[in-house]
Amino acid sequence: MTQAPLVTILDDEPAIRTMLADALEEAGFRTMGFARATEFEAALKTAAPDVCLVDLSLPDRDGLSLVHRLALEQGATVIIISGRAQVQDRVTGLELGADDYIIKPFDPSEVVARIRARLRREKPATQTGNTARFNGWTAHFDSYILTDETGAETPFSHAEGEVLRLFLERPKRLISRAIMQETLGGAAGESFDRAMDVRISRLRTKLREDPKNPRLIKTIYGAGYIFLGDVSWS
Amino acid sequence: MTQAPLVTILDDEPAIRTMLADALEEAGFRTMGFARATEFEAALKTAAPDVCLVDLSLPDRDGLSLVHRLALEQGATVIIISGRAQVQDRVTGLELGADDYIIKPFDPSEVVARIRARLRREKPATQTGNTARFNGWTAHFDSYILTDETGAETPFSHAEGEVLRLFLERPKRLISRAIMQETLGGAAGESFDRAMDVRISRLRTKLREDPKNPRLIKTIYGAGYIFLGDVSWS
DNA sequence: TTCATCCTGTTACAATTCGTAAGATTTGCG
DNA sequence: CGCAAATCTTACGAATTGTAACAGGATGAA
Repeated sequence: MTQAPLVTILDDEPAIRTMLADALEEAGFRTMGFARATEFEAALKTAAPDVCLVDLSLPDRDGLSLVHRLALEQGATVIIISGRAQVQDRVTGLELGADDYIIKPFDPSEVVARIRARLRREKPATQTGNTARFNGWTAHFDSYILTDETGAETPFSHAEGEVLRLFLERPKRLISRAIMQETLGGAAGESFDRAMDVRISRLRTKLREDPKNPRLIKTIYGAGYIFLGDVSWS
Repeated sequence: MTQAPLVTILDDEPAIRTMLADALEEAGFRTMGFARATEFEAALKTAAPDVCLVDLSLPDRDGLSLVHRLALEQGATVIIISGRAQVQDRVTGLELGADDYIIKPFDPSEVVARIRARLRREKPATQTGNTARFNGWTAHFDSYILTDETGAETPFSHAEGEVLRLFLERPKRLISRAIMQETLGGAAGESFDRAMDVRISRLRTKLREDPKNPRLIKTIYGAGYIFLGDVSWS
């Protein structure tokens, strides 16, 4: 999967195929659509999809047996999309090897989210992006290392990384202390405020902030913090 | 996971906990139930659940931030069970790291089926090969030999191999001490912690890690370890 | 058997992390 | 300018982790 992940769509309704293809391509996936199981199976000989969306009610084949084969032989990630809403349908679909079961009518954005959730597991490495660049710095969240523009390395601890990640995920926006406390797992302890201060102080030191004039982590008195810096994840 | 998979249930309604526990235990899982996030987090220090069921509306904590931390830091399989049925809720839940999102009211048998679908994926991660290459090293698990890029050989023991294999099977993911202890057959002895430390220390020496700045085996204080390195099995 | 060697857990102590306490400093507002 | 609240910094200590040294046990050769 060096390029964008490939998602195949097998559904006999053209409207659904286009709806899914549009949403998926906007989300950065490649797509291939099929109306019949036979066409789909033919394509499988040359293409290797990362995810297969399969409608159960196909004109030329029982969808369930296809799912079974796909999951069993290809080891592919299979998501059933079906109008059959009974619990029993879902259970048997999942037991036959499907990874997920989405009921019609569905929202395309949920389909995208569920596909992403599967691929995240598939590629444990860095699907979501574990490296962020900002203002000459590079933060490697998988190796817990902060790199200078000169290449000099500074390790950062887990607690510091939590704070840094929070900032880098919400740059140039105010982050209230309440949100911070929640994200950092502070168990409603009043004195956790001080712990947060200390974390930020230590992070500032590693980022070589001038205490008199912090350029990256600004304090908003009475409100929270704001991280200035042009962040790009990869 | 030598024994039955462990599923944790975090929900403040006792009726739901029992319903799920009954269905799951009948299906052959071990279960642990919690009403509060704090109790659950405390249990995480000693137990290593294979799947975590989390209700979003918790009395003592916002469930979403908990899900985020679980998925991000523990690398755990997380399934949200929630009454919030809006598409947007589901999408954000999945994007924050949840593997699945089940809406109340639900049927226990579907929960079981969805959990099985997740675990089916987990298992095959165990590669069949017994030789792994990573960052210039080659580990031969059948001959208990570690080979350098220059071809120099270093033997490793059985205990060291267990740790190394655990790392190589889950690269770039956090491995909690609880999981390690379970995998390495540690009999819950408190002092087994030290034994694990020693195993890792010896492994680090053989991998010629710089004690001050380990590249491959990183320690996450209070959480566990993470193995960096691009692994390919054969 | 006897001895040497290796493996591995245990112990003891050093090093690191991180929250807490306490005092210093800054900010907002009269 | 003065005061109170908020925030920063430093120091300390509890908890966690690293590692050297030791000891018991297994293995295998003489």
